[in-house]
Amino acid sequence: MMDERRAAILRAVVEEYIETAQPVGSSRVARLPAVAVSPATVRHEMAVLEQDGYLRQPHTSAGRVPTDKGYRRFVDSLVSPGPLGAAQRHQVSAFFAEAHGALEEMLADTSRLLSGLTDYAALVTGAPSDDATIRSVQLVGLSDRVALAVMVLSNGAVTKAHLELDDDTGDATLAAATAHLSRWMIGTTPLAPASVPSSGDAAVDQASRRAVAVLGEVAGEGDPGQVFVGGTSRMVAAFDAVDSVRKVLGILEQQYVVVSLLRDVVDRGQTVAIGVEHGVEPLAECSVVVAPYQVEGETAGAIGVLGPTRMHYSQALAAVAMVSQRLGHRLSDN
Amino acid sequence: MMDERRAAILRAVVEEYIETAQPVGSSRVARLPAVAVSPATVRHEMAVLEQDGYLRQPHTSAGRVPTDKGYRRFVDSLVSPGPLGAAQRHQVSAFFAEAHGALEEMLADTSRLLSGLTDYAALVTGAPSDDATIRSVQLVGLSDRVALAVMVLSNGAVTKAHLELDDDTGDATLAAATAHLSRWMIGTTPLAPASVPSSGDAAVDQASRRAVAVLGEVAGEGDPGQVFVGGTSRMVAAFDAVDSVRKVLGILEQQYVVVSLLRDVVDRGQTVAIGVEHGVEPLAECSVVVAPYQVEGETAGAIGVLGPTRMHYSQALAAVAMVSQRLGHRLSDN
DNA sequence: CGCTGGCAGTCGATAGCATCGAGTGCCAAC
DNA sequence: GTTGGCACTCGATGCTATCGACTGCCAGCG
Repeated sequence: MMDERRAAILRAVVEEYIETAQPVGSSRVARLPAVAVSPATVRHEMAVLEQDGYLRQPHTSAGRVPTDKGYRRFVDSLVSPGPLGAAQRHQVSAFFAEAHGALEEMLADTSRLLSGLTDYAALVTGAPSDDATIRSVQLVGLSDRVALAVMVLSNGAVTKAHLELDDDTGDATLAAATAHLSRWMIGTTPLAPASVPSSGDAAVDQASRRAVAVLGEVAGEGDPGQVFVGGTSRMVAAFDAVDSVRKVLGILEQQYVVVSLLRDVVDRGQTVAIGVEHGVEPLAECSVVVAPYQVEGETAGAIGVLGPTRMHYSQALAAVAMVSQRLGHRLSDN
Repeated sequence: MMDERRAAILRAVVEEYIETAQPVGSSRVARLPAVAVSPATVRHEMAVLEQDGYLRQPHTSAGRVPTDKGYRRFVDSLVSPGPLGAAQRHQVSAFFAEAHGALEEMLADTSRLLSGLTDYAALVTGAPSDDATIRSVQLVGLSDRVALAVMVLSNGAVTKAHLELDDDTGDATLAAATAHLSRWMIGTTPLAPASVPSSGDAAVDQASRRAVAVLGEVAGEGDPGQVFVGGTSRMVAAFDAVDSVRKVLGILEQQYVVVSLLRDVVDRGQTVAIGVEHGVEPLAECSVVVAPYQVEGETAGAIGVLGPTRMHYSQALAAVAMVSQRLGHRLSDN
């Protein structure tokens, strides 16, 4: 167990370190009104905190620095997300008041907003289209033997895929295939492609089969991985080693990793993942603050910010909470 | 004018500096077989090169470093792009042999390829849809009052835009509007939206007008700016100041800037822009190597790599040339 | 006249050294 | 349990000397 004073000292060290990025000494902590004991006492408590794994000393004769465990305790003890500044609330409101455009654009803009609010990198994932149903399927000829299959889902996502045809296929055949596909696919979900029976026309059947194949390929793999990363340049200012920056950027370039990182954290019901908690080794110096957002009651995706472990957690939590809520609302009444 | 020996010395300094990132001294240059004079003579020549603005000294007792003007001269004197290594040629061939998927995916993958070849950041722009014609227009209902307008262009691009309708609009009305729009818009270009005459049905007209409006908005602004940036993490290794990295990343996040940068360089007929030549101040420490690519004889877009001014120009030129050519071919026979 | 070796001079980088000071752990006293 | 005192550690800072990689200049050589 940890008594109140010790917790206050831990909190003080974390807050101070987040602010200054310098190891925090006992006198600095003792000076705070929230503590009000002598430096010697603080030292004693800090020694205990260190033994318990909440703090560590970069070297003898230096102050203390929080460990990941220390940050964890600090974050868990944050009661309220700490209100966002008025200016930032206003920024969010203004953004959603005039946000427009299609889903993707909206999410990309949201990542910029969130990054601007927090000064860290922002991550926004789109809804996986798993449970959406197909609203429209259409084949459009591009050239003699190439057509484009376009599929519209109920959540507004549009999937397209090229398909090649063996024979010259006229617009009439494509129109017939479109009608044929529409009859069988509309209302089904893209992951379990409906078996489309024969139409009686060989050319139509060929086009249909290929369309189902390529669309299934794209929908099955491409869509769950959509993610918008914004504001990476803001985040690099928080690091001082170029090598750390390289590692982090390398991860952010792998969309798949980012998506599963966000999903894992959300699935575990967490809102903050500190250091190695998320299991992505190159991000050991980073923390992630995430929140899912809900569109019409259903969890549609997640947003998050990625920053150094010494990030402004309460600000980040507040920003993420507010943006996720507003984003969900905005997308719901579309 | 610059005699042969002086040029050889300049080349030697540039090559050595690109390799080592260390100021190059006279003895190092004199040792090279291509020069074969004493260090004293080299010193004399280097002093002249410095006065002419091709080299500079970081401090008195250090070697010489190329200036932007020096790099420029060096690049201009590169006769052939210098053949790509066999392994890399193979990598390119393998990539295009099994590349598949829609245009966007292809371009995104290409940026990864190019970045992997050069170890710098890669930029790939898509074709502006200016001269493409509309192949299909369709309205799909998403909910009572929201529909999605989907437009397919002859180059395979798909544009979508949400539109809100005042009244509950049934599928029948949307189908009518789709047919109406198709009649008037197919074959026209998205930038000069056809004036769609009245259909005689108020609901259809409303949907049609709104669809034209939102599609025009998106097509007019969104598309010319499409760019795929890959491998930013590879490039940061070439810088040692975090602040430089931040500036460069900040630019790469602004797609619009990147697109116009590439287009400007291509329009000027250049293939290399060194330092401030491209006019984007935060990229003063960077050079860009670009090449347009052509699809069916028409310039469709550009690819490029962005690295430090001391980049491996001949490698980069070779990689960019090869990839742009192969990409053009690959997209042509689609 | 151009090239070269020699030479003095510059100046950053490195290392040794003393000092400073922030911060610690421990202990005796309150 | 808290506190002031104290010895101690050790990084940071600053100074000095040395080293060495350069340069520019000049006189001499082919």
